[in-house]
Amino acid sequence: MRDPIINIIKNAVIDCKGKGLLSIETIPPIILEKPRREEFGDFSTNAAMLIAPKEGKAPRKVAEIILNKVVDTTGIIKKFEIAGPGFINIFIDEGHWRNVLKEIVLLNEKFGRLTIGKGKKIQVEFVSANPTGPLHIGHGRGAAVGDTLANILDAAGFEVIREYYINDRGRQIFILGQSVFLCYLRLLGRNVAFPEDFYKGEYIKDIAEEFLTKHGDKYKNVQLGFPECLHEFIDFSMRTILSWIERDIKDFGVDFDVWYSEKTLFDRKLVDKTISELKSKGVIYGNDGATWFRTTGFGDDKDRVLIKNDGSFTYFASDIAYHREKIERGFDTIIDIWGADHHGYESRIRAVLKALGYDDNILKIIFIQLVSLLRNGVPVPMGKREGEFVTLRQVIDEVGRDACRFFFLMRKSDAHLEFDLELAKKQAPENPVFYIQYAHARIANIIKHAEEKGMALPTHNDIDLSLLNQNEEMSIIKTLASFPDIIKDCALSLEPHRLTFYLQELAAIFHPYYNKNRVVSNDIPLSKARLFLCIAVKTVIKNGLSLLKVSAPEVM
RNA sequence: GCGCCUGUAGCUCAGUUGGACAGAGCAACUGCCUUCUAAGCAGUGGGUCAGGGGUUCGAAUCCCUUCAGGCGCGCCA
Repeated sequence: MRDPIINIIKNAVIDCKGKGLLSIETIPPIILEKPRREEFGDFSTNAAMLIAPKEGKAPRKVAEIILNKVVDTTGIIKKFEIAGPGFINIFIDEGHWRNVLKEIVLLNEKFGRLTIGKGKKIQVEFVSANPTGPLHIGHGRGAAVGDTLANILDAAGFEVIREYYINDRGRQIFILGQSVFLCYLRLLGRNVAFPEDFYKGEYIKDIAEEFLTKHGDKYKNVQLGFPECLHEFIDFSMRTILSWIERDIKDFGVDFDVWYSEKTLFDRKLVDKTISELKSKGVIYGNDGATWFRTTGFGDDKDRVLIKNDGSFTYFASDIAYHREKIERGFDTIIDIWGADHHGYESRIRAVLKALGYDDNILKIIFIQLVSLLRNGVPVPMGKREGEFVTLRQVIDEVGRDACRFFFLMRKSDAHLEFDLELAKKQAPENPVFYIQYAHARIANIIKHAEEKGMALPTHNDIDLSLLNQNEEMSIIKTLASFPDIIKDCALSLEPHRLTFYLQELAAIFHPYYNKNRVVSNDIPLSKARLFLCIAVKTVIKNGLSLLKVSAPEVM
């Protein structure tokens, strides 16, 4: 609906220019916005105010000149008004608004699907937690944001790949294997010391016990240090943890297209290849026995090590190969979702892309701020000691997947999030998940009631939508009609949280409407019209929730 | 010290990318069920948009600066 209106305004301006009524050289982009207040119409534009200074005329006068030449080619505009300092307010014909309901019911689950991303490939890489421990709630937030964003981009027409990067080699994995190994020996009664930087969580013991069950005590008397069997421990531990991660991810409703192994980058010599490519560009140098990448030449604070002086590679070395791979795979946009504590990493990754000759705008990074859990208004302690953190699993088990996903999306991702466990569990309207789902279930019940009374469900030809003439009804219709715009905004700004706000708003106008008006009554035509409205509301709630992967119950 | 993020109602946060008198949900008070789900609704109070300066016809939004909080500044991830 927006674009045709923009064109009408634009054509009027062009016409004015052609007739010498306006002398501007270039026409500013015409921006339509939805005014905050209803009396200002359905859309408004500040075009006249932008043009006015260049014309040396008053904005309202310019608006008048433009409106004199405006031709409504769509036939959906009721009137134009000049208001305030020079806004042009646009009022859409109500009949046209009502027809949106037919579109919604007709398109059903496809309402809200767009084509703006058509032909473009986007990769969203998220979670990517090291397989050295179970997923915690911070990962959960990243998963909710990444997966929902991917769903939204998909709805917007992009081809989306969801990817998890597994750090399945390197020092941390090695320490994991060592930790389990030592724990195994302890279980067998050997008195071994645990170094400071080893993993100590309860889960290490779980893995060690599992190892013991499967493989017995055959390594009971091996030498400490780096015995042959260590590789077996490393492999076993990592596989075990990965299986937990996969299970938690799946139960959280996320389905990755690709699990990308860091190790394969080395197996395929891509790390070496990337480094030699950089070398050929003259941005690599040796110092103190290490190999450095001159990232400062590309906006970073300091240069970074790729190969340590003990010959081992830093994670940064594989990251550059990985990001090079991402681009080589032909994505138009790559989105990395990182914990906010990694923000210092951004400039060095951008440096890589620039050094390799790519436009680093292709990379978008979303930072996920910390989550603090509250129970009865009191923060749940976590992260104090090693191994003492709240896992994603615990939260899913306690509050359920629906509330968990929704709550992670109630704030924009780079803001701290307070997650109230009691609120998330509450089956009451102050819980926004409940409130939205309840609107859906309520409508399902109305439909059921209508059917029980023998009322045939309304169809497109069998309905008089002009009976929906109350303010509340128009405002519901307009909110429903804006759903595709919300999807577009979320997709372009990469901010999925806007969807949760939208759904709360929709539920918040439906409930009062329900309370005030009877849908199914003896007035059959009116009942059908209202039922039709309700079906449209139900459809949009369901479509919105499904992007969040939150269920839309028929009965509550 | 340098860099990034944050600062909006008592609390938790939105704010359409610079627009029209600053919004919502909690919490607090006051009301509403012989009707399709009261698991709901209606009403009331509540603000120096951290402070100061600047740009602009117009600023919570952009620039500078001060203050407060968080994070980062490793041949860790």
